[in-house]
Amino acid sequence: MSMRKLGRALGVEAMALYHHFPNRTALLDEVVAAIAPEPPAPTSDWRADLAELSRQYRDMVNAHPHLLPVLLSRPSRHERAAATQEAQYAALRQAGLHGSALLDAHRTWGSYVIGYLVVEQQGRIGAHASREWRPAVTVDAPITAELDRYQAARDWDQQFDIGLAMQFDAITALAAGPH
Amino acid sequence: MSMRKLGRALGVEAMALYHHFPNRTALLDEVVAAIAPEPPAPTSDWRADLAELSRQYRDMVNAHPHLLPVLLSRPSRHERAAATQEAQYAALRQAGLHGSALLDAHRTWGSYVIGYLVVEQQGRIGAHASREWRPAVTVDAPITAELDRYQAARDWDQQFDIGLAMQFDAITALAAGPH
DNA sequence: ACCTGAACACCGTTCAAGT
DNA sequence: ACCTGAACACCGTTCAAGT
Repeated sequence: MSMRKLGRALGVEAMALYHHFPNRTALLDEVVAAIAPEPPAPTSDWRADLAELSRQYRDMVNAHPHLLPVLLSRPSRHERAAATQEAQYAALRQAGLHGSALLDAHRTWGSYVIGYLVVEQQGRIGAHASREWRPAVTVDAPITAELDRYQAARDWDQQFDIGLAMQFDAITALAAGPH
Repeated sequence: MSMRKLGRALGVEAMALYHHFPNRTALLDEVVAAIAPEPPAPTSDWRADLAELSRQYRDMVNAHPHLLPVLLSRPSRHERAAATQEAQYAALRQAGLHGSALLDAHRTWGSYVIGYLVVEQQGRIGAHASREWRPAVTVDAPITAELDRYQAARDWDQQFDIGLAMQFDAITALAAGPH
């Protein structure tokens, strides 16, 4: 996305965009706000709620992968982002967490989700783009070589859910631990 | 970093760089290879080993935050990256994991580390840069409001280790679970 | 109030020309 | 073998000028 290309695509032929948005960053923030989904209504099952919030976020990124750099560069400040964050906190409270422990869980879960999306996009473009650069011989990496036949065992959806379940298990342990 | 600025900084006055590197991407890959630390020798404590590998990676990024986008955009293919990955796998094998379960653990741990680094850089620049954009009133976000006084309870090092411990606990549970 | 066009200060990359 | 300089096709942003 570039201001000039967007102008051209809109027929508006140039950078009249600056009469509607102060700059490129502000325009992209509005785009992010426009595509952000509304958080789902909470149920009594915090795992299901947080899983759904995770899935929503991942679906948004996979629907608009070009926006990932924008999402990574700064926290979203729009109205729905605040509601979504509140819903995430509500799920963790339902899990029995409070105060600093709740924030620990939130940040750890959030880091996993963001990191997974980065790795997923990296993998999706690296897969069908560059077959060129295979590593050399990779001598003395026996475990890497042995694991090669398991590398394709999971698809992206499965892998995301497996890591998510691991986060939820860790959160359960945190809630059951020293309160 | 731009090719023109780098040329200027080297005194070489222009883009003679293309006689040494095919393009900007290749040059940055060499920089990444040059600053990548050697993986530490394994001990008998897989948690300590994987924690050290995590810490090394995080230290590298915090020493060179401008390289994070490069690291996120494609997997590193240099010699030391292969050795580091092998060391990561070795630690997880020491934890009692094999095959697909080992890869599940590796990808989940890796996603957490990468996501944390993204959030950390986002926070480090957002903190001392933009005081300007505070959210509006944020009505009906009671949990968010209540958690506000806990937001600064952890520093970046502590927070990273807490999430790392959660990953390790989830890995332990995975290794103890259905083999 | 909205759009245009030229301008400024940048990019990565190519390529003929110099030494 | 290595570097230069001009050129090409881009950027984001500003600003005076038009309607």
